[in-house]
Amino acid sequence: MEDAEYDLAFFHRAGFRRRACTVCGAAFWTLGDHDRCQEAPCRDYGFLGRPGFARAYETHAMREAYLRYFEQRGHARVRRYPTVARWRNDVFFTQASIYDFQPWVTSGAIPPPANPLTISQPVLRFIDLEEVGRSGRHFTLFEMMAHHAFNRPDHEVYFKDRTVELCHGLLTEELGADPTGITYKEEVWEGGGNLGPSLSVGLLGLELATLVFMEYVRDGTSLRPMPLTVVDTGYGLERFAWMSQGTNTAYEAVFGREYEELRRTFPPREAAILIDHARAINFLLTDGVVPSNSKEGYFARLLLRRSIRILQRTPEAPELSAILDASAREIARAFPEVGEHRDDLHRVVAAEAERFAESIERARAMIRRYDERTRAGGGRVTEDDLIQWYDSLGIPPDLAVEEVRDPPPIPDDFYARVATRHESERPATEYAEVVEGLPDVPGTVPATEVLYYLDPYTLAFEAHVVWVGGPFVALDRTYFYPTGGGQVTDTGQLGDLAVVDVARRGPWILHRLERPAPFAVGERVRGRIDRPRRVQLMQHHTATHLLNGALREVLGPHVWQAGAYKGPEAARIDITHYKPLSRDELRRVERRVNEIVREDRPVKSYFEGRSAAERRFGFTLYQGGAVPGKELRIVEVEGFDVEACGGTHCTHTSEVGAIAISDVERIQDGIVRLTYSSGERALDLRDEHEEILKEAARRLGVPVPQLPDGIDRLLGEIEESRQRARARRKEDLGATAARLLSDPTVAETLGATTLLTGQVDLGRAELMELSRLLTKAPGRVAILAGEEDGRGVLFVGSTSPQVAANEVVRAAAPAFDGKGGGNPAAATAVGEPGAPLAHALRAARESARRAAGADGGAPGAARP
RNA sequence: GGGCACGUAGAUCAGCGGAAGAUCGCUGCUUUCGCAAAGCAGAGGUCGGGGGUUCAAAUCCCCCCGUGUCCA
Repeated sequence: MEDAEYDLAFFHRAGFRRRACTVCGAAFWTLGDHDRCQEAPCRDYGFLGRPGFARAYETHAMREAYLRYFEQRGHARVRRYPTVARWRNDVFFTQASIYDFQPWVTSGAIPPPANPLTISQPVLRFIDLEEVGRSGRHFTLFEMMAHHAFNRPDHEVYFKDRTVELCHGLLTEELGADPTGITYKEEVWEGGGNLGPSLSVGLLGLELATLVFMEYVRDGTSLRPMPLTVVDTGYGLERFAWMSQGTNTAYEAVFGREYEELRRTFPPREAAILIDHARAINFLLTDGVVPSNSKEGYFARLLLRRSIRILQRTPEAPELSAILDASAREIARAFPEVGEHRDDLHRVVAAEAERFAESIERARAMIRRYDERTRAGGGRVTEDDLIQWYDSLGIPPDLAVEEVRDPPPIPDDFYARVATRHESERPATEYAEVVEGLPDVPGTVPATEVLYYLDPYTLAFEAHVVWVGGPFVALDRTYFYPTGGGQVTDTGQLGDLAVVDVARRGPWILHRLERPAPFAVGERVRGRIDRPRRVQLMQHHTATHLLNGALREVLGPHVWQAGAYKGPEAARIDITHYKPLSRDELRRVERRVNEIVREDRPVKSYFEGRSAAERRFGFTLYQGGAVPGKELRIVEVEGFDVEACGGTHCTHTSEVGAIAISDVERIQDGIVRLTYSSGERALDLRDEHEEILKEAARRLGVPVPQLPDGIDRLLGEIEESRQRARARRKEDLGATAARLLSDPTVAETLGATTLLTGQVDLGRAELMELSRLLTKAPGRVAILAGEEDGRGVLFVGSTSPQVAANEVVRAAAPAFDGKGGGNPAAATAVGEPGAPLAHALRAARESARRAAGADGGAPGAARP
């Protein structure tokens, strides 16, 4: 970044001077005579006990003061976005206020909700987890207050100069900070391929804000100006409150009473962790995160389990739910949606606590057994075992050692060593939104007027061609619905050609035809949309909203849509939920949703200003993810469900026909997927199922109602015949054994050992069983020959201490080119096809004889 | 999304290349007026599924499926 980037007229106007920090070396601007920037670690905190602002603000008052300041200066106040960034696939959480507007607003695709705007956005930073409670200033969730401006070439709102002026005004005029105490340190900000200059605002050792000016696109080694420049500021609400109060730590300033309350039972660090985590958990769960083992759910689990652990090792600790409630009550003063669904939140938390307890109990039992075994084997539990257990069983080391008689010390760098186990993992693949083979459209082409929003029933229309690129056609207006929001594309015809795909590309909707379009720009064409397909898609889409509503009703408001697909054949909705659906819950959902269908409620689709809509309906609007833009398209099922959605919908619930849920599965921890059909497809599905039932009943020869009993009977019969077959096999083997024993050439006694030699028509597994029958008594050796897959099999079983079966087999195997082995009690060899099995049998017998006789077999027992 | 661990009798688990085991539960017998209990006997296993390596796989390798857990 060149120095000129920071050389602002405001600085000169107000009398700032540019200096270099003698500690970190960075350049900064100040009205004072500092030789170093006013941020830690370049200087110590100077506000502890001596607040840097004119008066003390508690959190809510500080937020309000900030937002009001910017409102009074032409900014529109925008409500917070969810803390879970469902609209992005590159991150889980909203980590800065600008995340709310990426990528669509910052790329220029969609206008911001207001311009300029001000917001206080709760954001999550798990990177600081270990610092919480330790540093005195870190939080897992904090509020980033911001003012943003989005400048287009044709519409400049404000940029660097005004931004710094506003910031300086806030600190000095509004909050009464000493103007000479503030430093603006020059930095370079870079992220997501963009970069620009930034100023870090320091006061009395605390970095209060960062003012970022997104200005360039990195293009290889050179920089290109962005078409849209962005003022991206971030003011830490917690730090402002802290600065105003000058308390020892930020936690006291931010959490006030709740923190004090916890301090009565807990040491400072644990109290801070508990209240910090409670706040984050409240936001996460309110925004639809269900604790699970992956993705965003894992972080909710992490916070919950950390909190539970602290409570568990503290006698007389309060209930987690009480801490969460206290936190929620406080948050709700500014964000009323948090704490609205207390009971449901408690159920989610209770389910997680139970799972954690089960996990720990399982792990404890496993460790106890392992410890006993290890000690019995002369070994002992090692540090690596502790790490392994934490990683794979989730049991913290301090709990693990409780089960070990002679435990190793817990390494100081325990968690670092866990981390190194994960170092070699491949990073998660970040995939960009695929704009699959869509052509670039020149910016001069007029935007497409989207008509399906207004009227989903018009399926034939006329429009003018505004652009043609190969098979792609853009029209001035269209009723074709492009793939989006989980709803698949419409198909149909444009002129005489089939439309095979429709996609949104910036402000245009592109129709892809079966072959290159023969149209000229300006030509008038007729569009016709495939009616049955569209109708089915509409039914499925509306059905999805109804189902979502019914699921929230039946299961609780923790249910959020975590993904959806509406195709012509079937539709799916993935919901956040902490346990499998019971059969009863499923039945209630299906009943309820069909009840809504029958009630024929109006489904209204309309545009409404974002703020007004949020005020009226709350955050659950964003089931499909947050949608930027000044106006939201609202799809409202009267008195039942309201969502921001761009899809095509029926106008009355009865048009959905019926909804048949065909499958429910847990697709991952914390996510349940329902597959269903509506309208014609639901009827088809019912028919298909009925046909299957009838056919099954016909094959079984029973009426449909008796199918379950019939199947039970059948299964019983199968089991019975299996048992019979097994018994017969046993009998057969018994008979064979008896036959062998009655054959005088088979048995041969050498002292305490009796050799039983015989050839039978049995395979390997049967030879083994036969051998068992023959060698029940001690001192027996069975030497059996059989055949399997055209190869000779030799099996030797021995209960004689003199005769080792594996030795016998080893001696005999070469006689039929066999390979094999075993142990002294049992051994097998298989020969080459056609090799002389009889030789092997003889060789085995000779070997066994020598072994049995060698140990002073009774004289005269051996025969030639 | 990735790493690791796990999947064996109804339950909890052992076995980790050579003849599928333990404990509890279950059934029967003995003992008892009966119960509890004890003793004896017995039933109960496609060792998650599919491929492969091997003379031989619950055991080793690969691919699925399921579960748990850690990490992003």
